Amino acid sequence: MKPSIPKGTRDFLPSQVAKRNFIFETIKSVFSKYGYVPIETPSMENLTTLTGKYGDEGDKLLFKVLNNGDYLSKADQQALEDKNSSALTKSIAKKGMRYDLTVPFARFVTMHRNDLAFPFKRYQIQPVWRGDRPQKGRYQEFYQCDADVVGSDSLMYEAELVKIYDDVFSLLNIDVNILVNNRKVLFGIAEAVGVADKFIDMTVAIDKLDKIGEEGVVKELGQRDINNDQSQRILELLKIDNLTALSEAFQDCPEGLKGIEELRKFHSYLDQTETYNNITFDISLARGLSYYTGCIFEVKASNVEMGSIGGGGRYANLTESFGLKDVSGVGISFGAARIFDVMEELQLFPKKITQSIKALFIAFDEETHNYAFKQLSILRSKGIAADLYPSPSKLKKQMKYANDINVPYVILIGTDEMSSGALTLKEMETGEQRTLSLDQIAQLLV
RNA sequence: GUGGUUGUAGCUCAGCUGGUUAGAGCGCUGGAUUGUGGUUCCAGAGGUCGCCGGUUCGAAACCGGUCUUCCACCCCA
Repeated sequence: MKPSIPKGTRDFLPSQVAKRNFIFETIKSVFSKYGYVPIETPSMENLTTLTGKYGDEGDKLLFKVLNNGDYLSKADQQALEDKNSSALTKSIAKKGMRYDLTVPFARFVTMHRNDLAFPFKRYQIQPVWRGDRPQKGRYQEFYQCDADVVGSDSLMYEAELVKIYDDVFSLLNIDVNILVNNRKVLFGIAEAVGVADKFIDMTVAIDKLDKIGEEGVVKELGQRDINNDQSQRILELLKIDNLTALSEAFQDCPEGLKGIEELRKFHSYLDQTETYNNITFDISLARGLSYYTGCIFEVKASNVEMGSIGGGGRYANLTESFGLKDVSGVGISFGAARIFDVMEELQLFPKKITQSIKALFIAFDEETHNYAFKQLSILRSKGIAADLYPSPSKLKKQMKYANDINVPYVILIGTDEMSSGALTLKEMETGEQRTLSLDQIAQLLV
């Protein structure tokens, strides 16, 4: 049979894993610096944990895990007969693959609340699964790197998380624009024009402003039962790009004013420090996931066409559905696969990260091969990553291998080198050769 | 989930309105070069033309189905 992998999934070659780890290590180092600690949760969660958290669209994209055993005999016979898939699903699948890291984290916090010190700051780097139709930069299995803090509603954390974005992307050399908005501001708009009951519909439409333009948004709003007059007023409010003017428009919208107040406070923290990247207030930023309640973030790469490479926000009530009230959380997520694609496109990966060893020994015959193995062991015992070509093959073949694995140095050992102890060290990039003792080589490579 | 698109050597792709033994570049293997890779030259290996079925004397090409890729929508990292 012909081997294949499921749609939207990928294998990773050694060089790709090396690059991905470079991204992960960079992100981890920043998370740690800010005091976040790592946790892990299972790939599968109970469907009761996951359903209803991501909106109707999200529920459709959840991967369900078929029950083990004789699941058909326990299935909902009526649903089976009616060919009602969604009703049947409940009776034959009680587990699902995690869709993001935030909801499982809320479940985790609720279950382990007595073991955690609040505010609790955690990071988590694990794959998630979505039954979405694949496209470029969009997979059914992909890694997310999340940092969240729960147990405090201080806007200091919003500022801190934006600083983390700023640090990570400047370390990775990606120029980004960090967009910020507040859900309460959006609610204020809905309130101000009298469509508070259609809040979600409104956010979905205005989120597309930069994509489909004003006309498109009006059309979209119309399809969602928001009349032309209301739509025009929404567009006018969206043109306001400073908080002072916005607060005047929100005279009678306490929720909207609160959103403005939060943004001000957030900025007052951020203003105490310098940032490398642009941080922009974007009133049309909405974000799809319905659990956000306060500040929301999205990160876009400046120099390349790609969907967002990070997103996050404040969720005041996420643990409530698990029975834990008044625990506010805020978090951010990095889309590792897309960051990978952006860095590949802009050629931002350092060449060094695909180097696995510092030096490769090359021997000319059986006797020197044995001797080289001894020298190799000595070098390794000094903590230097090194290897020996497994047989004294033709030099050309061994050198080609050295070239293929991108090793910076080769150490040539023939009869002369073995008898004198003076080894030939060749630097691959320049081709320059030197005669040195193993000790000298070790010192050079440390 | 809706509409479209793609699939030919390890990779990137040619292959005309259906007609002999399906090609190129790169890569790979060997040689030119018995102590030197990344350059050059020569030779060679490698293909159930995504898969299943249909039309036809004859299918890589036409038709249907299916899987996959990418694109738009939906949504999102």
